[in-house]
Amino acid sequence: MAEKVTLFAVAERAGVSIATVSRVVNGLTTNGPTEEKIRRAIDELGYEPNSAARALRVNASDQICLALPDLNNPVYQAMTRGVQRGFKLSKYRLMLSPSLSTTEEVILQLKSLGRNYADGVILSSLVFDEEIEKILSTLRIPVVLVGGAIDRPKYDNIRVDSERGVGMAVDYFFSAGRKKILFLNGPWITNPAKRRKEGFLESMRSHQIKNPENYIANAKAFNPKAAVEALSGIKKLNQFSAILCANDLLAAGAIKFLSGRKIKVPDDIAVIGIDNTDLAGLLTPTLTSVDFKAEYRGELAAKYLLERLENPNLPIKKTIIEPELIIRESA
Amino acid sequence: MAEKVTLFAVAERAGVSIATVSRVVNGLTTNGPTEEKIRRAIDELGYEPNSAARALRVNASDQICLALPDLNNPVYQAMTRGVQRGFKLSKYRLMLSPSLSTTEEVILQLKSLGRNYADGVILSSLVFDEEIEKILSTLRIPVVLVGGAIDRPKYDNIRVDSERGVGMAVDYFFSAGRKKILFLNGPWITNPAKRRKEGFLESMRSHQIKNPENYIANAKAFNPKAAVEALSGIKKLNQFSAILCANDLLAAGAIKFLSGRKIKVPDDIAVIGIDNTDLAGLLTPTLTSVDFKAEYRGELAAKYLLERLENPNLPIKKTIIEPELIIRESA
DNA sequence: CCTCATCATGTAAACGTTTACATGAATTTC
DNA sequence: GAAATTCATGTAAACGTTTACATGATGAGG
Repeated sequence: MAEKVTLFAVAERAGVSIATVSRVVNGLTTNGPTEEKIRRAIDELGYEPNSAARALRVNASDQICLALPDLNNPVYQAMTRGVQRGFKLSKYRLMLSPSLSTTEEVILQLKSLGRNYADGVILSSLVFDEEIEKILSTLRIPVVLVGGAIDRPKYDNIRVDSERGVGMAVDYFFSAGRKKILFLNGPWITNPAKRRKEGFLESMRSHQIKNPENYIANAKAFNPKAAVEALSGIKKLNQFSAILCANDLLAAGAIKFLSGRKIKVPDDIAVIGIDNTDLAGLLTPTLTSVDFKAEYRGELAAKYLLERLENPNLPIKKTIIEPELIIRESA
Repeated sequence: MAEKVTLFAVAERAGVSIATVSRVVNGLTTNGPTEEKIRRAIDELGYEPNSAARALRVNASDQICLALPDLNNPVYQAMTRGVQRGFKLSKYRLMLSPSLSTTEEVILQLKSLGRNYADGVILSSLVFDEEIEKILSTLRIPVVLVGGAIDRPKYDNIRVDSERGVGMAVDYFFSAGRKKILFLNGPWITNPAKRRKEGFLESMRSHQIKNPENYIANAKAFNPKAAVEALSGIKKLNQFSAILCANDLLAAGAIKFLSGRKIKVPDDIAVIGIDNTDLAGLLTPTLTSVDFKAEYRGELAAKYLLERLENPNLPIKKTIIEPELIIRESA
């Protein structure tokens, strides 16, 4: 382990003051003949500025925090990639919060942001209540919300038109003459689940279906196994001609389950997923899915945050992503 | 935005010195009656310690850096989850480096670690040369290597017995009477590709196959599309009775490609993947795959790093993960 | 040639903690 | 009951930067 080299060491070696070195490092001074000396000293000593000292002095960490529910879900993996890409060329480092499923976890995470180790945060939470809202308002760093359920007028915001997306899928089923649609939803507490459910009910009603709430099943989690479990519990599965799944993982589970029961997809039952993750093209049959453009949302969130960090007085930006139905074999 | 609250504010409010407050915050003092006062002041003011100041003073950032090649690859997603889990209960925050594919990117990332924004690093690199080795040796923070190609005696190290894993797959094919095996490898520059190739050659030779190097195809990337491209270029595909893929994504592409050509998997051609990612159970047919336990490796890497941070003088730990062949339908 | 502006550089304070050391009160010990 | 010990608290320095201000050199303008 080499001993640590600070501005002092460089200054001494170059025969100047630390202030001058600092200015050269930050490009605040035009090149006197000194600059050359200093640069050489920096190279020879292998000087690297100390982030903590800088952070303390200028009150900026050059880090941003990405707070997500769950890295098991490919949709958040995609979002993470987008965010990563969005920050790639910036000076900011990316912190990954641990998975935040419950309100308590979100709160804890947000509170810890008060320690100013991050200059901004991108928050995508499954839950969103007054308590979280309250903590958000005490944060002294910019926040970009992605997929916040309710309209939050105070924060840059990237939402998805869940209702519309679900509606597109339902419409597509109907246009193919499939009217007996089962909606396989995720855990009902989460915001996406609520929104998607609303979308489903509304859309079904618009097609003159009575009591659409009878055609909803809830999986215990957003994963294939939970889908299989949920579907196993349904008595008269063959009354349905289509299944809309709240997520591609559920759809993957559904397809597995159906083919295990010798039910043909899409001939007997068509299946549509949501999120259009990488998975969709790899399943058999390939999965028709509603694309909510997670990666793009991540990238856009990064862009919004960068812009706000650049200029905190910008007007609040809100974007609603238009979903797109990507048609493949399963429906 | 609330004004910032420091130790001074708390101290003033509680009528004590900042040193006392600091000690209470860090639990260095048994509860006098003062503690109560201080805790109340902290609560009322909503004090949170400033990470940068602390980091500067104690020369520790409470952050660790995870440096990975590519978040598109499910194997690194799994590893990330493992690392996340491993650090969940610790005080450390997790930084995610941008994707590091080339040597230059790795070097740049490692250099930037000299700014001590991280107390340790978990590095999993596709490439590993002297230059990287040199920079590693100048780092003043502990490093855990996961999947470093060559033995690096100086660093905690979690490797996988690639050769053995590939051998298991080959053996399994042979035991099923499939001797005409194609190895669909990834980009040849990367370390995993080299190791897996070696394993394939060696294993094939042990089964008395001459010139096994003739049975290797290289995909341009570790993804399904590249697999399809590579397989399209092979003239007499039906001479083979089995395909071993260097990665589950390649296997997914292979299965798609084969079923597109009406070649039955596994009846006509059996397929085995590597990594046993979440994907494996969702494909049709489900994918037999060599499990290299990526998530576990991530978790173990976190554990090793934590232990070393705790006690820097520990002897170097090396672990070689035993692969396991998870048999499903595709072979 | 004097004045004034310009500019690179140096001086020193500040950012918010932690911690070695000093102090004095409370408690123990003989 | 005096001496010794323990322990909570306070004082102040230090961590490595950035930056407002002062200083002195240089060049321009009259």
